[in-house]
Amino acid sequence: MQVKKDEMKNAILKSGEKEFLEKGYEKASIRKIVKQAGTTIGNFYNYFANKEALFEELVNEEYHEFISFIQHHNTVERPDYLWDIPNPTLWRTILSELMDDMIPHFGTGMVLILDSSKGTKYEGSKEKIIEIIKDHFIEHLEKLNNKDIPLGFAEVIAIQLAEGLITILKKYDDPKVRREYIMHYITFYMLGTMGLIGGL
Amino acid sequence: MQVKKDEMKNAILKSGEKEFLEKGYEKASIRKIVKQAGTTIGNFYNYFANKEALFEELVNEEYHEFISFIQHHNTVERPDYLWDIPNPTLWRTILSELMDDMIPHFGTGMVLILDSSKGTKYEGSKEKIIEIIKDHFIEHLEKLNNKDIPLGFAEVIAIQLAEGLITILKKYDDPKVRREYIMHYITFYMLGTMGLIGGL
Amino acid sequence: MQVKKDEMKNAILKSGEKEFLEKGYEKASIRKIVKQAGTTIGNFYNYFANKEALFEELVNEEYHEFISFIQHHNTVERPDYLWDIPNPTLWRTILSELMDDMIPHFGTGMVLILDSSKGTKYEGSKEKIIEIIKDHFIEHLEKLNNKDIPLGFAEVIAIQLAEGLITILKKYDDPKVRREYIMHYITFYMLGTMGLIGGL
Amino acid sequence: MQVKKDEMKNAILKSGEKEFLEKGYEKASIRKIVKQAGTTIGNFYNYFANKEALFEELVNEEYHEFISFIQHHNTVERPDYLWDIPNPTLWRTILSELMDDMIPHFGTGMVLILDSSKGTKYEGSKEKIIEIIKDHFIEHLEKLNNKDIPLGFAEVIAIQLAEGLITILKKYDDPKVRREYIMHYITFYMLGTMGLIGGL
DNA sequence: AATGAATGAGGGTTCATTCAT
DNA sequence: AATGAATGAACCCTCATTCAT
Repeated sequence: MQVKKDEMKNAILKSGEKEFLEKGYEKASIRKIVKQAGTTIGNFYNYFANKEALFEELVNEEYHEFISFIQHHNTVERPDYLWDIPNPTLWRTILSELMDDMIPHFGTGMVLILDSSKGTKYEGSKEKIIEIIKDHFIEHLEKLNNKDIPLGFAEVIAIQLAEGLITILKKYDDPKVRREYIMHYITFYMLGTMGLIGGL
Repeated sequence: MQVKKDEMKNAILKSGEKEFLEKGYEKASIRKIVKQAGTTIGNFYNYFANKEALFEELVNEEYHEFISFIQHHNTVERPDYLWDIPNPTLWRTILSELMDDMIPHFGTGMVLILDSSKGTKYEGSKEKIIEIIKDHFIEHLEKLNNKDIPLGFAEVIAIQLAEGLITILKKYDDPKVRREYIMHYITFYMLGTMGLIGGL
Repeated sequence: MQVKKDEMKNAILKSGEKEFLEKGYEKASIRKIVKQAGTTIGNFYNYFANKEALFEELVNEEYHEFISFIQHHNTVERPDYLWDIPNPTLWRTILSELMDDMIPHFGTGMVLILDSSKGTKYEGSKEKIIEIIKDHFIEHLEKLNNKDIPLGFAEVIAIQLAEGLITILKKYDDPKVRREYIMHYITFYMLGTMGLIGGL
Repeated sequence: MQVKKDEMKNAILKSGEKEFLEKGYEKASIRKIVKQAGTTIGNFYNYFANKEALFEELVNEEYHEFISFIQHHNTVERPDYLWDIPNPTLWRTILSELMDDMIPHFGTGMVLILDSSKGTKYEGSKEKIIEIIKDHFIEHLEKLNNKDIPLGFAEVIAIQLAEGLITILKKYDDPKVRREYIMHYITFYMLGTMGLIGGL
C-alpha cells in the first residue's frame, strides 16, 4: 500500500498543522496526527525525525521569510510614521500598500509560531515581537511628553496588536479576507491609540 | 513535620493557581503543583478531592459573583449606551463608576475561567462572553446602517475586548493598577471602534 | 527483541486469564499481568485498549455463545423435566445428551463471567442465573404442595447448583473431565433435591 | 466529642465486619470503615494496630472455639457415621443434636475466615477444612469399593459441602434459621452423596 | 515505504499507615 | 480519646520515541 512519497508527507503535514493549531505543540498527539493522515506511527518517523521536526517543517519557511522581511523592509518601523499622519483616509492608502508586502509573510506558519509553539524553540517569538512593538509605542509616548498613560500600558497595547493579528489569521484563511480584516484592525487600533495619547 | 492546616492548603492553592495559569488546566501537573507547594502527592488528596476540585476552589467564588453581577447589574448592557455619548471625557466619569462595580469581580479567578479552563466545566466561558459582546457590536453596526465594516469583523473586535481585559488581569495583580489600565483599555477600545464605524 | 504478534498477545491473554481468576477483575494488576507475560505496561496498550478490553476478549465469545445457547435450546428449562423422571439411570442418558450441547459453552470464559467479573459490565450474571434456577425450584416446591422446605431454602439450593458447576470448571480444564464431573454433579444434585422434597 | 471507649470500638468492629463481608479483606477500605463508624482514620489506630488487627479481633474468638470444637468433639468425624445409617428420619434426630453443638461455633466470624480472609493469615482455612472433608469422603468411596465415581470428584463434593454452609451463614443471621437451613442442607447433601455412591 | 511491537517516563488517583497535635 | 496532615507505593493509563521486520 505504498503511496507517492510526497502525498504521504503532505498528508502528515496537513494533519499536523490542524492538530498543532487545535491543541498547541505540547498537547498535540502524534498518534492522532498519523491516524488522521491515514498512516502509522512508525511511518511518521520515516518522514520526520521527531515531533519538533514536523513542527519545524510547518513553520520554518515562513519564519525565515518573516525575519528577512523585518530586516530588509524594516516593516515594524514603518507603521510608526503612520502616527505622524493625522488622516485616516490617507492611512488606508499607505496600509493597503503595506499589506501587499506583509500578507504573504503572515500565514498559518506564523500563527503556529506565535500561538502554538510552547515547548519548541520558537517559544517566545510572540513576546519578542510584542517587545518590539512596545518599544516603539513607548518612544512615541515619550516624544509626546505624555503624562496620562502609564508606560506599563504600552505593553498591554502592544500585546493587543499582536493578538488581534493572530486572531484574524486564525479565523480566516482567505488572503483577501485577511488583508481586509487586518486593514480594518490596524485602523481600529491606530484610532484607539492616537485617541488615547491625544494625537487625534 | 506538620504545618498548620491553612498554610499547606494555601500553599497548594497558590502553587496550583500559578501552574494553571502557566500551563492551562489539562497540562498542569499535580506532581509539580505539590512539589512547588512543598508537599507530596498523597497529601494533596487530603486537601482536595481531585484536580478539578482544586481548580474549582480557585475559581468558584469569583465565578458566582461574576454571574450575579451580570444578572443584577446588567453590566454587559451598560457599556452600550456609552456609544451614544460622543464625549471621551464623560466616558471616563461613567467608566470610573462602572469600574467600582466591576473590579472586585474580575480577578485571577476570572482569568483562570476565561483563559485556563479547557478540560473543566468552565470551558467555553470566554466564547460565551465574546458572543454577547459580538451581538451588541453587530446591533450597533446595523443601527448605524454600516456598509464598510463586514459583520465578521465584529467577532474580531469582540475577541479583542475580551482578550484585552484578560491580558490586563494576567499581568497586573494590584486592583488599582487593574482599574486604571482597564479604564485606559476601554477608552482605547471605544475610540477605535467608534472611529471605525464612523461614530466619531 | 520483537516477538511474533500473536505470541505476545496470547501470552498476555493467558497471563490475564490467570490473574483474573486468582484475584478477580478489580484486584487484578496489569503490572503483574504484563510482568508474567514478559512484557511492559506500555506494550500492553498496544494490544488492548484497557483492562476491561482484555477481560472482554477473554470472555466475549463464550458469553455470546452461551446467550444464544439459552435462547435457542431453551436449556435452562430442560433440566426441569428431569424431575418428572424418577429413574436415575434414565437421567444419565438424557444428561449425557444435554452435556454434548452444554460443554462447549461452559469454559473458562464463563467462569470469569460468573466468578471474577465484579467491576465489569458482566457483574451480576451469576445472580441472574441463580435467580432463574431458584424460580424453577420454587415452582416445583409449590407444585408438590411442599410444607417442610421453606421457600428461602430454594435460593440456597440454586446457589449451590451454580457454584458447583463453577467449581468444576475452575478445577478442571479437560472437556472430558468437565463433562463427566458435571454429569456426576447434576446427578448428585438431583438426588439431593428430590430426596429433600420427597420426590424420591 | 469523646465517646465511651467501648462504644467507639464496637462501632468500628461492626462497620469493619460489614465492609469485610462485602468486599473481602483486601478490597476493604479503612477509610470507609471509619467513616461508616463515625470516626477518623487516626482514631482507628488508637483502637487497632492495623487493618489485620481489626480482622483478627473479629475472627479470633470464633476461630479458637472452632478449633477446640474440632479437637475436643471430633466434630468433623461424626458426620461420617451418619453415612452408615440408611434412615433419613433418623439422620434428622442425630443432626439436630449435632446442630446444638455446632451452631454456636459457626457464626459471622467463621464466614469471615472462610470467605473473606484472602490476604490475612487465615487465608487457606477453607481449603484445609475442605481437605479434611475430602479425605473422609475418599475413605468412604474406597470402603465401598466404588468404581464409578472418580476420586477427583470427592474434592468437588467436599467443596460443595463447605460452600453450602458458608452460603447459609452469609445469608441468614438468625441462629434458628441457620440451624434449620443447615439441617436441610446436610440432608440434601447426604441424600445426594449416598445416592451417588450407591448407598441408597 | 511501511508496520506496529517495545520501552520507560509521566499523567491522575487510592491506599494503609505514621505521628504531631 | 481524637484529629487529620504527611508519606510513599501502587493503581490504570497515555505518550513520544526506537527499531526489528
